[in-house]
Amino acid sequence: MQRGWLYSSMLLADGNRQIPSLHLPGDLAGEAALAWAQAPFALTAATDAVVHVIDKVVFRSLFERQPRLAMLLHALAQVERVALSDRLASIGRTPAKARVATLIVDALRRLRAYGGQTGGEFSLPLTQEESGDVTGLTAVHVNRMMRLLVEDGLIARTNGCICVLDEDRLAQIARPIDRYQTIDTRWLPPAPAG
Amino acid sequence: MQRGWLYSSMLLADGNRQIPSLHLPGDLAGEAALAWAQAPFALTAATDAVVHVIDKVVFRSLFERQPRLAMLLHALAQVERVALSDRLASIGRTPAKARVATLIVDALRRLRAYGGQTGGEFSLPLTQEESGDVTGLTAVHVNRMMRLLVEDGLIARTNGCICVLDEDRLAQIARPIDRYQTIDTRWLPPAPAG
DNA sequence: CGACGGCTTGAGAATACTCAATATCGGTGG
DNA sequence: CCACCGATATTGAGTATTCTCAAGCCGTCG
Repeated sequence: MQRGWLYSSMLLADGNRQIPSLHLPGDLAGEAALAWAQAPFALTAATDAVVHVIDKVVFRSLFERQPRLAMLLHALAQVERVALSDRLASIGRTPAKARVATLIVDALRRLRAYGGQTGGEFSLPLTQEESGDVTGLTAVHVNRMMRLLVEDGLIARTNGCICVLDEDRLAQIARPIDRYQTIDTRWLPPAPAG
Repeated sequence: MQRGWLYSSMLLADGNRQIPSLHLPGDLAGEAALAWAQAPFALTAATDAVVHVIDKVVFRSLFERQPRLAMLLHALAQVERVALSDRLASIGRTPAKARVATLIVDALRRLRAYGGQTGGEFSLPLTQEESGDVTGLTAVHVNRMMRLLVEDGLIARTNGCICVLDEDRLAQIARPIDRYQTIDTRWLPPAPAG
């Protein structure tokens, strides 16, 4: 996708909803649909968005003609698996304040990674209900946690925009996972010239 | 892997642990390590286990020479992504009793899928501490929830073995996720003869 | 202006956690 | 064979976190 925010979501029988992942510009969204005839998640646009649609058949020819690209694609899937596991740890093993902090730091850093973002201020186009579905909290509790983060001087808020004031401290609250995330491509064949 | 139980785990800075996935016979474990020089998770054997080790370089030649297999591998990665998302929904949006029920039903059904399991009785070789790290609960609370499931007549326990007495009702408590999980392989090229 | 959706705040209830004591089990050494 | 040990399991009591319900607020859109 190229611009805007999407998210995938799944509905539980009791009406609860979980948002397993946010899709920001530069991401490949909805790839999980590859393996199923019916998409396993709903995809929702949180803002106006510009996406590029890829047909399943394109994947097939990519695997047949571009093995190196296919490998990279597969490696990317592993990266996303680890990202999902991180989120799992966040929801399963950290308190509410940390989860909200995680949501904010993650979004900021991913916006930066794509290149469009430089400072600490960005628009978070999710309702608190949606933020709760990401973090496994209720909207009310998301609200309270954000207020705490503001009171701590870690972030500032003005209608939908979030300004991260102390990213280090926020990140420290957010995700205390130790990991050495060096991407390893040495097992891949050399890139073609050019 | 061929026999036994493994699990991957990640350690948080505060000493907490999360187990993002269990690996049962027939699974491909540790594939997430493909993209990193240092494995993102620890892999622990919960029982004696027999595994077959695959070198990263083998993946490379597989992608170059067996595009169809590579596609299936990639599709499998998507299946696991959905499985992780399901677990996320379980931890983020269901109460403790449901999470423990999910752990049990999931394990049983996966053991069946590989072919080795037929009845409702199986050995759960995890301590309650480990079960808690899977479900995002404390060991003490896992214990209480299991007792509730026993009192409800859904399972029976005898030192490490679990007998599922009413799988339908257990599954209903466990995972109220509606999904049509039809595997779609129509976008793949036809299988080679034989 | 009024209606609506989302945000904010408070109070009380439910869920899950912590701490602590006891029980059980498998193994180990006398 | 028996006593002991460490690790795990079980149970209780009190606490903390998060949820639910409810009310009021705020900005937007008609």
